[in-house]
Amino acid sequence: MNHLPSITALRCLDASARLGSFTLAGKEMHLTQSAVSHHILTLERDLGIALFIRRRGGLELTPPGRMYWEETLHALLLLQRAGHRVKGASRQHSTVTISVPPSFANLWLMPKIGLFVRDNCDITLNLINRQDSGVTRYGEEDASIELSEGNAAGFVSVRLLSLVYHLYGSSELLARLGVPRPSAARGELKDGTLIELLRSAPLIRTSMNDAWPEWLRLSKLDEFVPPARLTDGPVYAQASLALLAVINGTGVALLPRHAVENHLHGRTVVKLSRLGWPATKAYYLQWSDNIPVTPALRRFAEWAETVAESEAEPSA
Amino acid sequence: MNHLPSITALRCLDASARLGSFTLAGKEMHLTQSAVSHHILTLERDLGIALFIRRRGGLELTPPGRMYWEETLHALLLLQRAGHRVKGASRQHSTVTISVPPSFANLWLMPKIGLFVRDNCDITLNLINRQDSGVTRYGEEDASIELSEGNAAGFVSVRLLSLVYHLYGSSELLARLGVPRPSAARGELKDGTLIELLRSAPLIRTSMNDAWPEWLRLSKLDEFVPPARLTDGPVYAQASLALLAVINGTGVALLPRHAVENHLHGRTVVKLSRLGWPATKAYYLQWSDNIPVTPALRRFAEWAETVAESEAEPSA
DNA sequence: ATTCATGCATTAATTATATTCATGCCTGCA
DNA sequence: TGCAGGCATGAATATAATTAATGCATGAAT
Repeated sequence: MNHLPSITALRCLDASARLGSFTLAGKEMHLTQSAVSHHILTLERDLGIALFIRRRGGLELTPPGRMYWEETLHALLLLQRAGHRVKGASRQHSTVTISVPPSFANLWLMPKIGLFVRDNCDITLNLINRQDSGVTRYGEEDASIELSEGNAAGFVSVRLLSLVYHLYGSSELLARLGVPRPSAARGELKDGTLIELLRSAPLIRTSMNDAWPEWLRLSKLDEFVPPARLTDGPVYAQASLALLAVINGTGVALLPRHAVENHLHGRTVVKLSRLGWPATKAYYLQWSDNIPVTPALRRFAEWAETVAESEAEPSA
Repeated sequence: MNHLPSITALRCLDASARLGSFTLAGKEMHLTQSAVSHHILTLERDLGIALFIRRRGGLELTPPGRMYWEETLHALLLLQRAGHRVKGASRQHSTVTISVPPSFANLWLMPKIGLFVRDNCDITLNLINRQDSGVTRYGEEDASIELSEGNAAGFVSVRLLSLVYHLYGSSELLARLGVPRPSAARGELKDGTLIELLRSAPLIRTSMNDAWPEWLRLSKLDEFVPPARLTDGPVYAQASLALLAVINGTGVALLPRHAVENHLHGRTVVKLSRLGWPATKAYYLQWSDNIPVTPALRRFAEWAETVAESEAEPSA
């Protein structure tokens, strides 16, 4: 029984294997890439085998590495379950129901929710998809996630995601208009070409949060853009639809970062200006404050807040 | 997956549960009682339950404590197995055969061997019982444990247990002879009663290592005991038989500590004098040095040496 | 070709954690 | 009583984990 690996090292292994990157694993565990690297290297040294093959653009598990990962993960889950059992003797199985706008669910919540489910196997999580435009009716849900200004009277609010709108366009569109694609380094077009673009390309709007007037004023470009352009052109009900329009080269749009994140690396979508408009609205998890908070909701809220905070750091 | 217990804490739990004592658990793990106590207390604090009921003369697992112990132990064994699998891909299953005197096996080796088997599940350990008086013939065994002076030419020797002979008798015998039992604190009889005892009670001898002459000389009592007494009386081939004779009140005997250890706490057997005779012979693990050492033997020898060292400390 | 950005490795420095030391407290026992 | 054995406690210390500051390699962009 001597010389068993440390729990932290095994959690690093799990995170690295799942995320394919020490850097990301470190972020998930609130550690630095260096710490994860150390842990994996000591594991590899102790075991006498290589767990990962380091490749450009991602790690790959070696066959024995994968085997070791699977078996140790099993053990970790066992430990976790053992802990839950003794603690949960009192804490009975419970349910929490959250109503979520589909766009937020797709782009923010779903990629992260797996860990919550895994770490809280005594909670049944019930997500209700709700149209962004829908009216909030507190019915079956314990809480809802909404795009609002927060601090609504009679509600408790936890901010999950602040929105900063940037200007995005597709590579294809730029090529069609003969505009040189901005370098990843500079991250924006020259002022002249930017103005020209705003006069020629359709300005895609979203119905629930039209960022154009504010953004133009902030970037001191409003005088160059005829007001009529802000009322013409397509309008989409959801950010995800606007994104599709951008990808298809329909025009340029102002979108929050999380909506385009997945498409930035592939360079199908490009940021056209460094200037962002921080919206007053943000996504909040909120619930009525005259109904007692269930333990399950409290745990979900605490988890969501933690995740939100840890995600906000890198941008700071 | 947050806040999993540390591996060390779980090993402390296992050892404490098995041995029923933080002190003994500490010894097994080469830690102090304090460290074990700290670990168990943190576990209990984190889990929010009591794992043990502290009683005089031993710990007792609470029902949830037992459940948690069993489940986490399962996880630990899984981790261990995972480690062995990846390492053991190269290291094939192997066998080591050791010939052992029964007395040593019963009193020293068997109580400790369980941990070796558990921690080296890729080794098949083959123990051969050999009469103490038997001649060592290197046949099927890889190594043998013998009572010798060590450093035999042509052999590699690892000292496992030094012998110090003390005088023991049974409470019953003392009562029969009207001698007051020595207090556990003093641990010896007064000189006068001791001499009287040595003149009246049979002096039990062992055939393979008669300690009487040396012990009497060392304790300066030889002049009080008629030489004839050293040749009369029963002789036993093994320490364990001599011990039985002592327990039955047949007489008093000089025995090494490990032979009587199990009976000291129950006070059926009592140490009668502080003076001990350190025998020149000791139990050695030894093997011929002109045959290459198999990896399995090397691991057994290292384990045995470690255990022997850790056991020797308390007496230092 | 050169420069930059990204991701992992490495070493020393720092911080956190584990462990011990020196106690105290309790209980059974002579 | 006084002693011995066993656990708890809190401060001191040793050990291990983590970071910070780099370096090195590899693609991508200019």
